[in-house]
Amino acid sequence: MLTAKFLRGRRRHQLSDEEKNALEAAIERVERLPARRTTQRRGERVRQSTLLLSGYMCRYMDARDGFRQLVCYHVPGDFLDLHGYPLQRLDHDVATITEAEVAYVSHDRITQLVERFPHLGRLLWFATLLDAAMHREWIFSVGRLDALGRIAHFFSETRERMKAVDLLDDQGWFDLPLTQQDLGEACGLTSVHVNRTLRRLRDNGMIEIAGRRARILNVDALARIGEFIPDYLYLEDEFRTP
Amino acid sequence: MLTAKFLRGRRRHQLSDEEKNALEAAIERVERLPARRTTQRRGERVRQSTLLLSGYMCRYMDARDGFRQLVCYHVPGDFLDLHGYPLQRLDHDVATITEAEVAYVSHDRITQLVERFPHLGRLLWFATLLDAAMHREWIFSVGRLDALGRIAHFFSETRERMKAVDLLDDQGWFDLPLTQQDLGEACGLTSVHVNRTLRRLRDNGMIEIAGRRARILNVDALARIGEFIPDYLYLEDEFRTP
DNA sequence: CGCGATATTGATATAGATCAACTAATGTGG
DNA sequence: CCACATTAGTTGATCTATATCAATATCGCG
Repeated sequence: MLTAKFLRGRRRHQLSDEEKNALEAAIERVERLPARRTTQRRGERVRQSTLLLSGYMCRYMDARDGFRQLVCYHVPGDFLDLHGYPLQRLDHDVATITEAEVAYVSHDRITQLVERFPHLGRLLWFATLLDAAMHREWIFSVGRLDALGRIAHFFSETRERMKAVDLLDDQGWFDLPLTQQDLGEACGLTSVHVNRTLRRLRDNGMIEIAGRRARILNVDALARIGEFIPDYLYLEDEFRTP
Repeated sequence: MLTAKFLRGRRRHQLSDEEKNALEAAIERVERLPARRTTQRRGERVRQSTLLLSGYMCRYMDARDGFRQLVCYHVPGDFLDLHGYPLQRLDHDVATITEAEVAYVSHDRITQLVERFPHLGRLLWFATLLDAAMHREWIFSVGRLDALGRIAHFFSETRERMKAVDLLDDQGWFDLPLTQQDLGEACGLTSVHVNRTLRRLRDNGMIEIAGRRARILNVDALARIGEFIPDYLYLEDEFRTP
């Protein structure tokens, strides 16, 4: 099931098998994208939505001075431009970070799905609002936390999101193929400062980084530093009746 | 029509009169709220959504150190917790800034509306994604712009949003009942620095502030300082056929 | 009129940026 | 598989925007 990761952590229990199959069947094609490639530009008309199957992607906005700010990054299972369905065009660019595998669903198909299964429509709506909730949390992080807090928040959130799509191994390791530059663009910091901040977190035994993987050694302490309260990911709702 | 301001700037042309009337009829009651009152707490179950009719409201998150970060502020016409409909609970607090007049629509009614008029459902979905688009723009603003840019961005956006709901007078004045403290909480700055930054903008002839009103004297120059590109408000779509 | 909230201004401190090397890793073509 | 090129990471020195602290001025309201 290409949509399995998407449905994890997104109230899948609320869907009937018929709805799940209809969603899966809406996928039109799968494609492999190279790393570091901008796939959509701000302002472009969007006629299909992209489900990320493997790899990391991001959405960003350019500043006049040549720097850019990530507004969201995406892990497998994210429907990264589903908001383009109601919005019809995007207000930001979309790019791969690593090589990525994606699946496309045309907007026409989504319209059919939503009209036939209003309930599934509400789940898709919910999925786009998860992104909005993450945006809010980022505003908080970038607006109110210092460098240590922002990076701690980033790691806490990423671990939680990877766990939700079953991409944590039994030692707690997860892929983190971002450069320190990328991290800086996400957190509103320079790569130099990211470097120093990461070292502090490593020296304090908070995190471990090796190759392009990372793990958090003290989940609670890191969450405290990053003021990370995971309710905004709406994960526990998985276990609640509708 | 209580929903008139809401529909302005939200692709109202895509709605039939029947749909507009159904939306208007869904409003259950109107209430007046005092200034500076928190109306909803993070984590609370939401069973109705709030349409702001007059006044300013905001959504915010508290940091451990006692400071708070606004994640969004709302002008009349905003459906400020419509995202609570798919999400079922909120991940932030909601408060009035000024005295405010609000109208409520229960979630049950929204479900009825959406199932009867899928098209109206898509418009409501669109409305929640406008907030997400504003969130992204704020991440950009707070993450990449300096104090002058952030305040300039804030004023540019506010003017544009007030204009969209017809709350600019013919001299360009609009209500701006925020304290410098509020502005700081929105932009991730201290009130002291907001004060100095506002003075720079005033001294440069960019903005004028009097009483609890403001106007922008040089719209283009201010937009340049704030790197404000209004496409993310999706206003011009008003004039486009669906 | 007087009091609390808000705005203003100045002096000083500091987190993070900037600039500038240098080192380590990763990748690539022969 | 090595040699070299490129990219990413590391470290130090200095600079600057903004925070912090503190005092005063002004506004709006009962």
